[in-house]
Amino acid sequence: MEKQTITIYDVAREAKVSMATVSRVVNGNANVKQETKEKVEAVIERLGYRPNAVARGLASRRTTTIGVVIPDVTDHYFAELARGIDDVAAMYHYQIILANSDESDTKELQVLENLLSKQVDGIIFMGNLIDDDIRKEFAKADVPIVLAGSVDDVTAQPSVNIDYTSAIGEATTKLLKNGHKRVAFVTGSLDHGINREYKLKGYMNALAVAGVDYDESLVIQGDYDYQSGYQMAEMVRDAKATAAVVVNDEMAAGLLNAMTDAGVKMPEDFELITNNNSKLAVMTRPQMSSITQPIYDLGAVAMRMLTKLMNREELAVKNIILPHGYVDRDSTKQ
Amino acid sequence: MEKQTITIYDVAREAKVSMATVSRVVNGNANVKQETKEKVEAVIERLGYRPNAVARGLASRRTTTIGVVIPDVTDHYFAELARGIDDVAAMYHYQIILANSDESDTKELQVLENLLSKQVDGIIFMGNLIDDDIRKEFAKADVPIVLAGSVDDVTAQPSVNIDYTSAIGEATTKLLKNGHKRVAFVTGSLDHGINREYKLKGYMNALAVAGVDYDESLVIQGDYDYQSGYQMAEMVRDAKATAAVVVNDEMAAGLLNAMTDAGVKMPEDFELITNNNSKLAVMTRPQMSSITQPIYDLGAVAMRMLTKLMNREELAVKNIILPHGYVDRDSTKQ
DNA sequence: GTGAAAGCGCTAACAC
DNA sequence: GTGTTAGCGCTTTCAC
Repeated sequence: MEKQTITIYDVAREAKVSMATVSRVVNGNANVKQETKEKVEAVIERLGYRPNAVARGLASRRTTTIGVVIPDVTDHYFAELARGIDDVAAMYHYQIILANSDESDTKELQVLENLLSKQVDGIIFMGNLIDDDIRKEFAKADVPIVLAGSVDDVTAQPSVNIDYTSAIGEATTKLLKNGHKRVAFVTGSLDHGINREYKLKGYMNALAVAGVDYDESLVIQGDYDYQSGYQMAEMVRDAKATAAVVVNDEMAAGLLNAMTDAGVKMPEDFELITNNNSKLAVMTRPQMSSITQPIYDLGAVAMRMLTKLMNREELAVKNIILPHGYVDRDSTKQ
Repeated sequence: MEKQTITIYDVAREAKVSMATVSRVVNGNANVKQETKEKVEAVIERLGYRPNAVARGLASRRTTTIGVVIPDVTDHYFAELARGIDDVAAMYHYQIILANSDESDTKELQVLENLLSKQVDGIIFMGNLIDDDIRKEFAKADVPIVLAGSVDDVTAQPSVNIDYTSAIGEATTKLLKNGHKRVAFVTGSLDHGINREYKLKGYMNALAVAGVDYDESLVIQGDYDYQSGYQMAEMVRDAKATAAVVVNDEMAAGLLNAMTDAGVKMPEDFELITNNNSKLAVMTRPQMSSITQPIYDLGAVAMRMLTKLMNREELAVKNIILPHGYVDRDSTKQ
């Protein structure tokens, strides 16, 4: 079932014009007489002609495609970010190549290489860990790259984030004010810059302000998933924590369930604040109090930023910080 | 910061060989002397040459890229399916363009058009509703297309699914056997063939076998999300149902929470079985009994099937049915 | 307003 | 084992 592919040349011949004219019509170039335009469009319709994006990309050196590197599609935080990106991309008529990096360094590099070889016009990068290999790849790229929900202090890559330090700090402070002396900080790996340089600092700042000593045993590192959160409950209890700030909703749900399964009453005996306010936060019982992040907007704004960069427009602000908030639910008192 | 792009021609000149030889080295063609090969590789390394996939695609008419149409990345069922696809694709050195269709017909069509114009070598399509417009697009495509977790009786498109009818039937039967006379069937829109032609039939079959009359008011249609499930609780209670089979975990979680929030005891006063056994099923309290589906495998097998099709291999079975199961948890008795 | 022709960077015969 | 040479299907000067 080999279909013969119909090309711009076929259209030109049938419409008795040149390829150049067909190209102009297809690309909405104004310099075509209305009459010619209609004639060409009729032939396109009749023949079922569909421009070959690959040839177009080669000739014009623009693919109207952008690459999106995502650590894991099944992670709701990043999936939501991706939706924001996708919607704005569609608005600007860009298509998206969503590439899973598996949170693995080698895969991330490879995926970036692939994207670049595909001649994408720009890249949005999401990832918890940005190391020198990746930075090198960023530097080699000849297209704009923006980070979404991801930080890197070394390269001053354009980025869109919230103020993680303040957000975590405020949550910690709330718990401290509620009288807790031992507040656990349940985080992803501290190898990840976003945890080490931002979130942990927020936690430590809050302790310092409250005059509470920092105790390393209260900082518990996990894997960002439910299972991991469930298992960490034991460590949280061993550390004699009476409250916790958790950086991710799945881990928080795991911790919460493990606690209540063990007979701990929330919020009476244990208080918890999570970080992403994804729909998971309202699915647990008790529902989880949470820092609120404009996750979808993080993606949308990053994509908008990228369109500007691709048009060589100047950026007013290179590292955008979107506002965050807090919502009280049933895993905290009052 | 315009980088000069370095091409195969530059490599050839520097290595004092022809473009053809460089091409052979890059593509791992055996017909190159070891010595030449090493020389060329050294130059590639030194110059930082990266083959242009667009040019390659145009010249060879193969892009080693496949398109994946997904209704919604933030839907966990499809995200998990996508992971299965992605992993197998990586194994066979195919890259993936993940395209969101938003469950909207127009977007689905447009997305298919885009993918085809990008000259993808194959497509995996996921979607709840396959109508004539889409079938027309399938027919026009000159590359293989396989359906994953999606059905269409009209075209006999290759596909990978489970036996939805039996799965829902078994779940319904279990509830009936537990003594329930009024079992609700909570589903997505019956406009979606997969619900109307498969799942609903399973429900009805089970009723027939048990000699229970079909009551339309017990079939309740929702939106596949938590919110929708939560709201449907009222209709479920109005219909005087004492148990429910739900086609999707998010809706099930919503229904479950709405019930328990209203003081209904589960499983004593109400029993529930959900359909996807995603991680959500163990996050709720009580945990949900569920039909089990090999979701990841559905994707993996579909991708494997596509690789065969792309190699023009014969398929032993065109419409693959993977086995399903059932797991008892706390939303059902015993 | 329209056409001719030169590439874009690569692969794939085909020749040697 | 290696080089030569046509294209792949389109955009884009540059003429007219």
